[in-house]
Amino acid sequence: MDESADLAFQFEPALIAEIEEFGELRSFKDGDIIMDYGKYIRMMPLVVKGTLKVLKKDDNGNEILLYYLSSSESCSMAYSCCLEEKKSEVKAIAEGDLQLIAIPHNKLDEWLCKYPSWKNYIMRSFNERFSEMLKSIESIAFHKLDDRLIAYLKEKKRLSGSSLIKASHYQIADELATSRVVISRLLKILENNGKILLYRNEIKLLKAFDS
Amino acid sequence: MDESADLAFQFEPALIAEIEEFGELRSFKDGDIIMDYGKYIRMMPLVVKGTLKVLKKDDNGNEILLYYLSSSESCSMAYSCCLEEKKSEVKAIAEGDLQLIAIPHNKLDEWLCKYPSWKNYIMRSFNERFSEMLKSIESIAFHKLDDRLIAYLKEKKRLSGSSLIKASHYQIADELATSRVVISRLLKILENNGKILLYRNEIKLLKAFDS
DNA sequence: TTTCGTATGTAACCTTTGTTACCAACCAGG
DNA sequence: CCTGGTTGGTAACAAAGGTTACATACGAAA
Repeated sequence: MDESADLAFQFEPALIAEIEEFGELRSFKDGDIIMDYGKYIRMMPLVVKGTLKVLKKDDNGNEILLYYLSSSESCSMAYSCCLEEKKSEVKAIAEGDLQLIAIPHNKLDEWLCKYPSWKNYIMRSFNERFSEMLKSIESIAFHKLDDRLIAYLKEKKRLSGSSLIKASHYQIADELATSRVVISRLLKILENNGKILLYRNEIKLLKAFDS
Repeated sequence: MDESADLAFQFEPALIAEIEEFGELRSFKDGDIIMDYGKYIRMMPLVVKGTLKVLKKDDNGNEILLYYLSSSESCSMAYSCCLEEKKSEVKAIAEGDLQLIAIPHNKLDEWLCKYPSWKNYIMRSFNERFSEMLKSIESIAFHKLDDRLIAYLKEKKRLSGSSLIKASHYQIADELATSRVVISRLLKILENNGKILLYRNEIKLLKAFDS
């Protein structure tokens, strides 16, 4: 399992051996669902390659983006769900090609006391997820949609490493929990201000975008 | 330390003995600040009596209510902060009289492996906090202010056990991250609909309120 | 009782966002 | 090349919420 090489620097050798023994490497394609609302979670995903998108839905079916998980990150919400045998409150979808190691839930608990590096990793993970959630709340509560849209595009750029964002106005509207017309309107303003260029299913971020 | 009696049913005896030995019982009055932005956290609060209010502030000084902690709950954000020696991203304020047990951070870690009941408590705590945050996001992202106001008043009633809410329109506006005028407007509508009665610094929830 | 600070009521207006409707552009499959 | 489904552009309007301004009411302290 060469893919775990990235993790080598933060885990002790014995733990890596256990991860290789008990972890299951799985591959997903764009749009594949890794976790879903109301489903029990029996393993914790540890992202090896690609990006995982975590969403929250309300009673009326509206969905909103919570955060992304990328390489060597993991979903601590899954973790605590596993230990408590609870149903998921969120949905996780592969964004592009994705590889992850699925850690069975009985090992999670065992390793916590056995390997300090695992415990630290889990705690750091909890902390990062709390931070992401707080950022999300801050964004929704205090920032206007145009700012949130810009932040969204920047995040997409960071994750993909490309300033050509592949997404329809529809998808963006969904993830920001608004309507397509509103997103089209705001994008058009950004284009008129020379920050971006609009194509079908693609948005090109120009140099002026970052300022 | 009689106040820890409530905790007896979920912790094993040896752990309770340790909590009594190393935990420090502290009392606070309304408005006292238990955690603050950017401050290091060296102990984890375990609420014994009263209610603790957890807030998040953005760069421009706007604050918004995240959730309340009440009896036998604890702030898992403080927990992971402790272990990682990080600064707080939130503020915690006493709402009315408050008693808590401060657990020193070195014990947190030690007990995690020593006492299964402690580990379970901590994990349950993480889970509950994630749920609260998700509820908060759902509320802000999908619900209009009038619904959020009603939910806010209900929560206040639940926590205080009284249908007479003591708060100024100002405070409510702060916690919902809006302006006083807007809250006054919405409250007046609720009063006109026979759901509540308005007094200075007080709001009486009528029977019709719950429907 | 007077006075002052705080709390509330209300109107008028503005901005942001949501909604509906319709059209045009694009693209894949026949 | 036609055709139907998806995507994006735009206008017109509605609704929610934010802002400003000012009046009034209350209650504690002098």
